[in-house]
Amino acid sequence: MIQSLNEHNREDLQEALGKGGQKLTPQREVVFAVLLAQRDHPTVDEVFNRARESMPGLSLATVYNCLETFVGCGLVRQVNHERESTRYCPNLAPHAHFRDKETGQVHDIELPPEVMKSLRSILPPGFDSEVIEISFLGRTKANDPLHSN
Amino acid sequence: MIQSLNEHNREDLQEALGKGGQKLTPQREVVFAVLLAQRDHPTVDEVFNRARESMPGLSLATVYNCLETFVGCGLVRQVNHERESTRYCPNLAPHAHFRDKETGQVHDIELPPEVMKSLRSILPPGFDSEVIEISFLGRTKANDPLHSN
DNA sequence: TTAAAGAGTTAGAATGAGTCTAAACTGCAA
DNA sequence: TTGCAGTTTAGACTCATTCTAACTCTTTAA
Repeated sequence: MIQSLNEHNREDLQEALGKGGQKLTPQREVVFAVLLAQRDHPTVDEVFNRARESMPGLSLATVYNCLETFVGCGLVRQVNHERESTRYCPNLAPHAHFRDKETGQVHDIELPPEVMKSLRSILPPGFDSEVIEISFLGRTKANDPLHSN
Repeated sequence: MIQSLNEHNREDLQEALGKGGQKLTPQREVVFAVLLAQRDHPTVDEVFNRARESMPGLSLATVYNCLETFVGCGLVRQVNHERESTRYCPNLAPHAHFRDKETGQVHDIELPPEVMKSLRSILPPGFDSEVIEISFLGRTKANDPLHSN
């Protein structure tokens, strides 16, 4: 069982929430701690189960609410693959997602600025994009622990 | 009302279905014709409603079945944006999708081979990708009719 | 020409992720 | 201390999709 934030992370959370006009609550703290503790792109259900270990009364609706709030404040990203359950990711650096066909695991893939640039360059004039989502589907041969997040 | 394929398209459909061990049926023909007639990335429901104009007895389940068959035979691609209804696209050339935040419309964006290559190059060793999905979210300023598919 | 088999279609029931609602709770401010 | 705005909660609800079982159609085999 994990589930308490160090000062640094708590301050970050509080600040980001504040900017979005939201408050730091015990539930939000626990949910955020869950996301930071295990960066494996959990589903809402997975977050719920992990968070309940340290806060048994927590409700599923609250987990949905917390995650939505975090997305609104730019603290986490939603990750969708086809129509599977939405997953959540606290990695704010620009990155793509690689989904292992066999294990279902999702891995972050760093996105160098020049690749972002070449992607933006394919948009015809008049197309103005705020968000670019890139996802790979395939297999990972070596189960390289360095890239298992 | 649209809904009959010219010889050429019917032959293509029949051939692709055959390769996947599937047959050409009247329902599949109508559903495929709907996809070709209006390349606006319709949802299953939209396909269903359009197809029923020429085949009133058609059932929703069949539309789901047909589209699944087409995807299996490589005839159409599924397009997912967040958790909205899946949309279908008969454009087989490599392309990304641009979703207009305001209208919800989906536009195809051509993907030059060098961009595909630079994307593949960001995968660390051991990551082997079969499918890459790229989607932009944003606004289209000029409603340029050349790019409205 | 019938019979059996196999594929495809159909309507409606079931599933399940996500959203909504209304009541209860919390913390701060008058 | 009362009020109230924001938050949490349980459970009902929605709706895209999947499942099921019956039915139809076509093909093959006797």
